[in-house]
Amino acid sequence: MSETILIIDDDSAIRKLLEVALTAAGYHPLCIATGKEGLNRAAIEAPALVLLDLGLPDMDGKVFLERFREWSQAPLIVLSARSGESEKIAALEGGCDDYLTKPFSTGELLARIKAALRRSNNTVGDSTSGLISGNLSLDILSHTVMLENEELKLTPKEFELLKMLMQNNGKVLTHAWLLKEIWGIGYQNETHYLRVFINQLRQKIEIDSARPKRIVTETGIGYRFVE
Amino acid sequence: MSETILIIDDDSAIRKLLEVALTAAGYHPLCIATGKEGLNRAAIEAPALVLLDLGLPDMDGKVFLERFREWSQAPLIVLSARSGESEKIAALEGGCDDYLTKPFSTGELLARIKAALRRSNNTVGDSTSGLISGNLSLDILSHTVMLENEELKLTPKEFELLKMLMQNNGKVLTHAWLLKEIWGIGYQNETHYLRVFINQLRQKIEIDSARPKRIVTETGIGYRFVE
DNA sequence: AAATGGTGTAAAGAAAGTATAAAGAAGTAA
DNA sequence: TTACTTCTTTATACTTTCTTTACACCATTT
Repeated sequence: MSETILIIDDDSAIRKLLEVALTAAGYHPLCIATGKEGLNRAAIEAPALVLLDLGLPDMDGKVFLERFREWSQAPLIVLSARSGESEKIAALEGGCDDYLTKPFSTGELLARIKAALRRSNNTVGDSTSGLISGNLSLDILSHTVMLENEELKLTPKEFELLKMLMQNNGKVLTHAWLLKEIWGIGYQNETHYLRVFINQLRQKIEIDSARPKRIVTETGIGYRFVE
Repeated sequence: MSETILIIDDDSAIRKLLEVALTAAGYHPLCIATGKEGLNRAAIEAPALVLLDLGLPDMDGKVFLERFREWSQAPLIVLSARSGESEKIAALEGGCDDYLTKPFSTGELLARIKAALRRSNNTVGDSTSGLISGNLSLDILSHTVMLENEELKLTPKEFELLKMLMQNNGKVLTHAWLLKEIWGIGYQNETHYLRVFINQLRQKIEIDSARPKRIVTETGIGYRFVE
């Protein structure tokens, strides 16, 4: 079960180097030269880990990270020629898991990959962009929801809400948490927002919205998605 | 809920520096000078993250890591004066999550701590979310209680009460303590609340609620959960 | 045997929380 | 502008949960 590692770097020499090293270490490398293509392949291949060069020609590394983290929790290690503290901090805060400056030692990189994978193998998050539950499926990248092969039309907030619920399948999400995640800080007490949006969602995805099977309410706590 | 960070370093200047920086960043640092004491405190305090100096006088950092990883999955960042590749690789393979060479930038360290904590907050590792007793199980995350594979419907207060009892399996919990934990300060004397909720719980989880086997009453003291 | 103190049980009333529809406000695109 | 979508606000009916009350029970004491 060799793990796929996605390499995104515009320098073909480094791509080759990494490909050889990773193959030798027993991984399954996948080399891509551009950020756009990288995002696409990441969504399709669901790699176990991503190596990202920050200096991409077609897309700012920051933007890549942001887009990638919208739906994937896979570990991501940044490789960069820039060794400045502020770049490192920005990347780490932006959602990467480690930061190596070029030139780096292949041995150290492999050790860091191993450490990152070791940790991520205990994580819960899904690494694919699609969430499926019975005849209902949600795809984060294409921003679509299908019910019985019919595409549902959800508003942005409805989509976010359903995404959160499905990503945390089975877990109760508290009112305050959902409000903070979707509406932002300061909305934690506006539980009536949730009520109307949950209701709208139910009208769209439940067979009988008065007797919901998928989005169940935990009175006094929050809501929970069940398969 | 500021997170505890255990700092193990024999250099008091670095301890002080880290303590100040981490406090300023909103964490709760705990400084220790020796490996032996560090292992003890780690077991007692269950820190969210550990910062470990590899050059401890009383214990090899490698040994510390090994012992620590026997029972804890908390992220651990190594701080070391040695920048050699082999040391880094050995530490990363040995179970640490990150490796910084001294002198390090405080900003980068904080960013790496944040990244490590972010990831560890999604892990399943030592999740204490499930409590099981015979054919009765309670899951804190999903806020559900199962009896013989049937999901029970508990109200928030009932759930909290059962959770407290199961978390303190075998121990007697006094009326006042339970009331304070669940209803809050000022309710310590409302023992009649407990009577009705204990009764409701028994109706739901006991075979014969008049002859309870699981929630036993300790007259004049409180209640106790037994397997 | 009656009284006492702690407990169990049922059920009513009060309070809190939830579902739902629908109207107003705000933003967007033709 | 108008038309359109989405978000916010409001109002009301409804459901669940919490609180309160009343009384039965049991063991011990008087």
